[in-house]
Amino acid sequence: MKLITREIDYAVRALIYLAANRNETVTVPELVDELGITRPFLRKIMQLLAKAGVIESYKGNKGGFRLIKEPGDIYLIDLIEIFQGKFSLNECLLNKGICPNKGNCILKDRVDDIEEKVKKELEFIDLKSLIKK
Amino acid sequence: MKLITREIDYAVRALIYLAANRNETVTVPELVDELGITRPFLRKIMQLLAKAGVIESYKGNKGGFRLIKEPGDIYLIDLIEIFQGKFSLNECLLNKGICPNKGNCILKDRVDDIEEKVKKELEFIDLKSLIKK
DNA sequence: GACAAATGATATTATTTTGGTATCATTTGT
DNA sequence: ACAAATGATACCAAAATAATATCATTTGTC
Repeated sequence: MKLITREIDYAVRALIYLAANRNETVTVPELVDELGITRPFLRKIMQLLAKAGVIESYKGNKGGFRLIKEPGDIYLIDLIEIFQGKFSLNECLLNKGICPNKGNCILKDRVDDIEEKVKKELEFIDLKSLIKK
Repeated sequence: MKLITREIDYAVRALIYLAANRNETVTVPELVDELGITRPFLRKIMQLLAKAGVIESYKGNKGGFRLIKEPGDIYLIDLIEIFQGKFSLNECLLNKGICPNKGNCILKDRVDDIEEKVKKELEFIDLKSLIKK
């Protein structure tokens, strides 16, 4: 059970690199060299980040990517949700019609509590705080 | 990203039923009727719980399962670890030789913090507290 | 002792999620 | 015109989860 998938980890690393090079557009080939992630996978990741409005893309020759938001305004919870959908530690079986506890499951309540706490932590961690000085 | 897999959910429900019938041995067919889980899957789950020493099994005719531990001594963290292995929210890519951050990754540190807190919560939730009054 | 009813052990299959690749179209600076 | 980039999208591979199947062994009861 992983909080950070490989996609998200790669995304964070790419964003940290973008943050360190905010004055220039950064290309995927450059990121590939820098981060050692395979090109097609990284492209998919960058495309998603661009769609989500975290970065901005420039097409054509001399194109590339650039951070839109301030590193202090990009939160880990957002990155997780871009790649995984709405954050949830508790994909309750009730929804899928499997659990017979019609709406009063103590286990679910307990896990919901934990989920809420984890979410608060993830909402607190921004990209800026992940960058080494 | 699920904290509680279907296996674990089923295990909890089976254990709650065993707790409510501590004087008798409970068979898989009985549990199947009661919980609506498929028989072969439930058998696998019960076998694992027995191996882990949470329940005790009686073979042969009139056999079945019985709780060994007190419901107050069975913790959610243990059940998770029986089915998933050592609890970890942070299966770091470093271990797999993928991440280049040799041992000083801020993201890892942050997630480790969260993992520690979640673990503490899971160590606190026992079976007894999951049983409806 | 035979038999039915249970679990033990283990191998196999199916489904879903995650990780990764490939391809073709479009844009744009030189 | 062309090279170098991204956009969109479809596809494939690997791993984790969920579920099934089978045969062996144990044990209470007639």
